[in-house]
Parts: sequence; structure tokens; C-alpha cells
Amino acid sequence: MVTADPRSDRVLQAVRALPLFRGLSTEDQKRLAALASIREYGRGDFLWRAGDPAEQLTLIVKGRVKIVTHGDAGDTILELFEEGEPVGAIAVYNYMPYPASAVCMEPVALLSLPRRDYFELLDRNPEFARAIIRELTKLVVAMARKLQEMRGQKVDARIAQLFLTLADRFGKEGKRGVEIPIHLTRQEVADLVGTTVESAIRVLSRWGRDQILVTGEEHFVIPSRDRLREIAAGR
Amino acid sequence: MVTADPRSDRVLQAVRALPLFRGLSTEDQKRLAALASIREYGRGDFLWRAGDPAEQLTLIVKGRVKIVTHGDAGDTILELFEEGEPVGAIAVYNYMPYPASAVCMEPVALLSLPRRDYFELLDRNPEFARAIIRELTKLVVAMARKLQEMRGQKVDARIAQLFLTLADRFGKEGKRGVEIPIHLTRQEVADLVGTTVESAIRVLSRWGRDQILVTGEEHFVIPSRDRLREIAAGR
DNA sequence: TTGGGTGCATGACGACCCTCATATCGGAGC
DNA sequence: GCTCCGATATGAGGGTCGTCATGCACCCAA
Repeated sequence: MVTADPRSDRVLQAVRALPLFRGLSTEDQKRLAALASIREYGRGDFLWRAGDPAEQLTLIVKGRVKIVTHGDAGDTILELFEEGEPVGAIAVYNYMPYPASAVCMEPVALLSLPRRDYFELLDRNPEFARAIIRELTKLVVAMARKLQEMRGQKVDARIAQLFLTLADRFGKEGKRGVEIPIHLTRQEVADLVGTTVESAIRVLSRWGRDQILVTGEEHFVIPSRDRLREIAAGR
Repeated sequence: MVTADPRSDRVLQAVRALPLFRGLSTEDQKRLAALASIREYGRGDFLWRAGDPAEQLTLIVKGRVKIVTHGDAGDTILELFEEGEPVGAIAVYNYMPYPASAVCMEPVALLSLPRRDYFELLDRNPEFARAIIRELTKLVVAMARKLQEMRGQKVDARIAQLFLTLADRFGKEGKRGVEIPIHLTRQEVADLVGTTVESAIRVLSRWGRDQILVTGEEHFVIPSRDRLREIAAGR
């Protein structure tokens, strides 16, 4: 059976695939699909910049997005979001300007839903509201850990901790160890742990030589988690 | 008119005074007061420790509370909560162990509501759910700023930024400048910005001499916000 | 009064890491 | 071909701040 409108069909498929919308009835899903739209972005594109008004709820259909704040001492990456997750839901909810920018780390497909429809959804589906709160919770917990990690620790330990966390979230078991299929520049690593590019480069190139963490094309490989854990603990 | 039971009367008064319960009907407020209870704590007392099960929603009736995580490099204060605010609402909501400890900074009175009643409240009052999300939002925003501040910056700048933030949240205009009526030990200042006691002491005693930030009994005074702003900006 | 505990203060030393500079390698564009 | 630019790499130097040590003031209890 061929669908009359392939574009809206794609939206519907995306809606069905998103965990946040799993709990909705088929009807609601269809209604939603009629209101939502999908857009594509390339690596480095800004979804929005800090200060922009938050007028749409956006969900990631494909790809990964980083949330960045620009400070005097350089950028700081607050969080990474991936497929299936809502981005910037808080800002939309409170109708406040986005407090940070969102940038694509790879080609990305986004589903966006106008603010008004978002609220209607919230009112009609208590489970949806709970799912949103759960997402928010994950965010808070992740940020709390980040704060704790940033604390004092040497750069070595912070970067080790970063990759342990990434391995937990995105890692897949490969032939040579845990594989993290994300492209991160040394600059991005630096922004994630709050240091300079040079320091990040020094650590990572040393680890590459010592086979502690190997940088490949579009991915990282961790031969031994334990080795990283030792470093994260501060020797 | 004299109330028959002065204790439950106090609970009802507390319920009425809490912003979170303002939106409730008088009846609901009374029902709530019957389910809730009030407890008192002293400075340094733990409300709970990281890992404890979250079985009650707790709201601050009087006093201030700090949320602390214990790391290898020492403690980190994630947030301060004051009168009227709910503490640890996320953990209760998700029925997860508290991810961090809560400690009283001064004599504190707490109103606590059993988990079950909390959820019943959530189901019956959509506005209440919104209030919770709003609290979560505040937390996320505050933590995002904290993360950004921790980034690289010198200790001077971080402490300056800390006191600017405290001035915004708790400050009152006094005769000699902005007054922050909180008792913070140097250790707590250190834990708030992620440094050591000694460094915090050095900065604060220098600032005391230079009349940049004066430590008094149970409060701090900022003669000139601008002076602090300069330091926060990194000279 | 003495003693222990806690918070504040200050000094010396040294490691870490930020800053600045330089170099190589690849790809994009003319 | 060429240059330009971004990402990676590596070295030298110097400042910040964490570590360790010591001392003082104060409060409370014995």
C-alpha cells in the first residue's frame, strides 16, 4: 500500500518511533503527526542560539546534539542529547529564552511541535507529563554528576571520567574493547570537561600511544575500562 | 477562637504559607494538613544521606538547607534551598534513592508529606504538577550556571560570581551595601565553588581587608557590587 | 584552669596546567 | 598548482592553587 503523502507518512513514523509518544493512542499519534514537522540539519548547524525564544518543542529523530554555553573562559558543553530525546523542553515549558545554544554534532533530523500543541498534549496526557519529568530528572542527575566531576580533579581524571560516562551512554562492545561511535574533536572534549584544547590533546595523544583510549575515524575505542577507572580515581 | 489542637493548627498554617499549596482549595489544604507533619532540625543535621530511599516529599517551612555530594576530592554543594521550597522532589517523584545528601545550614523546620499522598495530590491538581516542573526548571538553570562558572575561571572570579548570585537570591539592601543574611563557613564557600578551604580563606580575608566583601556575624556585606563584578569578569 | 574541638589565618613549596609559540597534515577553494 | 584554514601535535615558561605545616582565637566541657 502506497501512502498518498510520503512526507506526512515520515512524520507519523517518527512520532511512533519516539519513546515519549509511545504511550499515546494511535489517534493521538496521527493528530500529532499532522501538527508536527521534520527538519534536517548538518554538522555544526545551530538549532538555536542562547537567547532565542523557545517556541517549539523539539525532539531528535536522528543524530546527536550538544548544548553549549558561551562563557568568558570559552564554551562549555552542558549536555549531549541523542535520538529519541527531547531537547530544550524546559525552556519551551516556561516560555523563556533558551539559556544555551544547541548545535548539531552530526547530520540531524528533528521533529518539532509548536508550543501550544505541546501544552495541549501535556494537559490531556498525564503519562506524557510524567515522561517529561523523567527526562528532566535524568538531566538534573547528569548535571549533578558533571558538577561533582568538575570539582578539583586533575584533567586526566576528568577526561577519563568523561569517557567512562560516554561508554555507559553510547558505548557498544566491539572486537577491541568498548567502542564509542561519536565524532568528538579535541576541542569538544575540552569543552566537555572544562579545560583547554592543548591539555585535552596532550592527554588524548598520550593515551593513544599507550593504548588507553584510541581515537579512530568517527569513534573512540576503550581497550580496558578498568585502566580508565584507575585514572579517573586519581591513580 | 482557640484551636483545639495547636499542633495540627501549626501544620495547617505552614501548608497555607507554602507557595506550592497556594493554589489548593481550603478543603484540600485542610486534608493535606491532616496528612503532613512538621519536624525541627539543628544546624549540621542531616535531613537524609545520599543513597537513602526517598519516601516523603519535604518542604522547607523555615531555614535553609544545602544539597551536598561527597566526592573523592571533597564535598560539593550543588544547591541551596530556602523557605517555601520543596527539597528532593525529583527523587521522591521517581522513587529513587536520593542522589545527594541534604544538610541544615541553620535551625530548620520541615513539613513532610508521605509519598503516596504526594502522588494523589499530583493526580488531582494539574497546577501542582506544573509547579513541580517549574521548581525542576529553576534547579536545572541554576546548575547550568554553576557548571559554566566552575569552568576554568580563577578562584577569585568563581567566589565573586558566587556572592553575586547569593546577593541576587538572598540579598537585602543595607546601610553599608548589599547584605547577605546567611552564615557560611569558609569551608562551605569552598564547597560551593569547588576549591579548598585555604584558597577560600585567602580570598575572603584579603577581600575583608580591602572592603570588597566583609564577613560579619551571620552575614556578609557587599559594599559595591560593581567591584565584585569586575573580579568575576576576570579583571 | 586545662584540654579538645572547630573555624580562621598565613607561609613555603611544588605540581599542574594555562598561555603562547611553532609545526605538520589534510581538505577546501581559486 | 597554490594558499588558507581547521584540527592535531609538541615545547617552553610562568602563574595559580592545592598540599602541608603551624599558629591563634574562641567555645564548651571536665
